[in-house]
Amino acid sequence: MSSSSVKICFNSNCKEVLERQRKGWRRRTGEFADLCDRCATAYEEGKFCETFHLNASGWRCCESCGKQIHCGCIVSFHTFVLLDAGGIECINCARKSFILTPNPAWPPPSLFLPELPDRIKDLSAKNWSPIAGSGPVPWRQAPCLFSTSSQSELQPRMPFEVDIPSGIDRIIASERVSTSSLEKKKIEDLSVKLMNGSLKLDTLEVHENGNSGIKREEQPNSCITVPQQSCFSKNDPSTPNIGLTITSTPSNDSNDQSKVSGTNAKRPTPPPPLGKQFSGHNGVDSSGETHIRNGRPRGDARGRSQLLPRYWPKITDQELQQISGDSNSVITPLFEKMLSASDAGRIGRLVLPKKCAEAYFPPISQPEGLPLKVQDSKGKEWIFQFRFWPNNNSRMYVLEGVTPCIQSMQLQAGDIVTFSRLEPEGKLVMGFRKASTAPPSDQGNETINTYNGVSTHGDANSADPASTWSKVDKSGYIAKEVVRAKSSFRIKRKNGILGSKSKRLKIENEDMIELKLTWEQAQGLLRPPPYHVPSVVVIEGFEFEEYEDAPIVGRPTIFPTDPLGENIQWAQCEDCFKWRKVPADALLSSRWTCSENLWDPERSLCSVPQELTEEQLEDLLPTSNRAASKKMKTAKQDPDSVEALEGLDTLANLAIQEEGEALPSSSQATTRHPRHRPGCTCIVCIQPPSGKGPKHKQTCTCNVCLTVKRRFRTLMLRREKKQSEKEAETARQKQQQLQLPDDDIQIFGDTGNSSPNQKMVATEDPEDDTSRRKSSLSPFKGQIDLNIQPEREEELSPGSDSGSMMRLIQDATERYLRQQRLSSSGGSRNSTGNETRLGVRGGNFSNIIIVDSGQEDVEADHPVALSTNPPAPTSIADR
DNA sequence: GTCTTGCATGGGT
DNA sequence: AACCCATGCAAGA
Repeated sequence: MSSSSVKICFNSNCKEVLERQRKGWRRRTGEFADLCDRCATAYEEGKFCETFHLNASGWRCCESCGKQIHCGCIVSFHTFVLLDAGGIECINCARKSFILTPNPAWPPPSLFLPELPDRIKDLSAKNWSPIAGSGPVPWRQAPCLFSTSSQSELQPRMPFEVDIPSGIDRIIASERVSTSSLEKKKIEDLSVKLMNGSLKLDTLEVHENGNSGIKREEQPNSCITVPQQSCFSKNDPSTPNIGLTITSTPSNDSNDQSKVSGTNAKRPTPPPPLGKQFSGHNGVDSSGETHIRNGRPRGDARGRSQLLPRYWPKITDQELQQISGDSNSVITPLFEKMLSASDAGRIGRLVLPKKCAEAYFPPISQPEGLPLKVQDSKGKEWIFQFRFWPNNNSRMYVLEGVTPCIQSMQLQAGDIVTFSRLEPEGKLVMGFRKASTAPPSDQGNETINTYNGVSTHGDANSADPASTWSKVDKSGYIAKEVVRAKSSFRIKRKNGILGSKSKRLKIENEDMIELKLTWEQAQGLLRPPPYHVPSVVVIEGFEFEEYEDAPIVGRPTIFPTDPLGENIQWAQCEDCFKWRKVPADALLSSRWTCSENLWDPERSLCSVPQELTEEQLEDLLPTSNRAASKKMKTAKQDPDSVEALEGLDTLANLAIQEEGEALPSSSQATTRHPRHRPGCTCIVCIQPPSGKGPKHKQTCTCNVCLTVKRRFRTLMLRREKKQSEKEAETARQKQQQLQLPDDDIQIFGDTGNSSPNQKMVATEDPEDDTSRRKSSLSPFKGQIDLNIQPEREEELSPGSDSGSMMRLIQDATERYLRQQRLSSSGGSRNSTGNETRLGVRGGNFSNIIIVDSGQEDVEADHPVALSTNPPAPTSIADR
């Protein structure tokens, strides 16, 4: 939304151009819907739905006061609660009856967008607000899914007694457990259990700050077939079945949602039990211990939440459809688990993730557990024994007797079983996903989805069988394991392929491809987030561009300068591998294709020949890419390869193939700072990686050298100007005191005639002394040695490479700053040590730090054409 | 001897 | 350091 220059009201029924935008409801992205005055007013007055959704479906009456509430709409989502017995109650009535918790917020944007744990954390930690709901319905309103699954591991399962207060069987936990840990987790427990289907929420107290106390009763059920009233039952035509028909949500919401999930074949990673979100939904406490006890308000339950991401259901629409069959039942994905060797083995025991078991399965208090009826995707019913073993003061939950089912599904280690709940029946449904078709799962690996928000296929919901990213390894490479899980998991009793999440998930050599993507390559893929204007922060007087959002992954492209000096960009189509010319500032997705070539419609089809000849391409392409291009061609003929060569995978795999080949030469793409836009010509972007690239002479006028010089001059000039402005008077006073001669510009380190500050620096800073010696040793004394590598004294000057230039500048700057600090701490009245000024001199440049103890006029002091470059914000990398 | 069961162990998070 | 959980393994059937 922030991209367009002209903003329109977010309300799809309005679309008025925003002269003044006001915040509306919070969207899934975390942003607020920008509304026009009229809509915002309506929203703030709680009349938004009345105004704009009057004719929409979903209006229901509060069971208590009869007030009409628009349900299933994000705008009013938090103004009502869903009642256990069906129906809804407005928030006011709910408050009166102690059901104060509004419906859960939507999962945080992080679940749908590349996101950061912080945001999750942040969101989950936020207190509830009736209007704080964010974003449209992801796929269904399944409050339980948004709940946490945390539950005290120590709490024993309790027997329950039955109570029948309102026609619904109710069981009150007969045993109260009250430990601090239980207290701490109660809300999250509740939220989890709310979705279990066996608990009826009776009363729930939630304080304004989100702390909650709950009185509730629960009902033990030996099989998870407790009829439960779905909050969006198919029997309630007024309520959209958001689960499978997300497009039926009110228009206002669909805007956003369609962007995120509406068009995805794969569902977004379903919201894990995040945050302590719970509602009056007819959820269930699976254990019945924690929260309800004594009906007292419970403490803050906003602690950690969380099913591990690897258990988040990553079920697809198709899978859901398959599970639900022709029925209109709503499928609530609960969790999934990759089968371990043990799980898939003959023992017939499927270890259940503890939190999942406690959250979604009926409570069991005895190790013997309960028989659990589970329906498979074909509709066949299985009965497993759901039980646990005491284990380290905890429990280990298992489903026993799964062998027939596993076999019937022809599952093996590495495959994924999914557990969902069919509503309104409340049936447990067990689905599966073969490893060969499974979307990236965190089980055993971190997927890129959660790593940097961009899937290897450019689609967070992509079903790549096993593309996984691991962390950057010691060698500075990002290693990627492409798990060719297909039929490759072998069950071994010992040293099995599937061990624990990472180490035990060993993969046969032929099944594993290790990606080595150099850091430079990775950097090259990063782009500033589109439409984001960097904020400029000033650190120690230097301005830096800062982007709030993480860089995104863009398509690797080439940034040559055409003969006319114009910056252009060559991008390669993901599909046909042809290179297309696009504007230098074009931001391309990692899966950019010809069809997206908006700049050259004539070449927006893969069938259109490439503009570049092979020869031109050869010249253009960095060595590595060149080879990559060749590989591409090869890959084209290899369907299997092509399959793997998508987006980042492409580069990644190429990098693999490149292994052993020469590192990029001087012609390679430059190191591009992630904060910088394509085409950026800053020193970082144009400079080859350290140690690479050509040597530079003092007279070199290459881009890099010029930029280095210019940057340095600019840096120093600006600093000087700033200082001189601030401290002119002080400096003048000091000058008078010291009665320094006019030509007091001193070579740094020349202690013979220096100011006290100079002496201080010269004598107290060994590093500076070293630097000084370096300078004097350098054959390019008096000039910046563009090849200097400050960190390598013995390799001073001419021989060192251009990669040191950045360091040189950094070094010089640091030295300068250090000098200033010392100056100020050395008794100067000037807190910033601004009497000390740095200048440059010489025909070209000087690495000799010149100290000016008193001149105000920088230009006069340094007639040597200090750059007058516009003081554009200096990128942090420009130092 | 084989299978089942229940718990213990220990690597990983 | 605590917890989770995959797996080992001993005891019993």
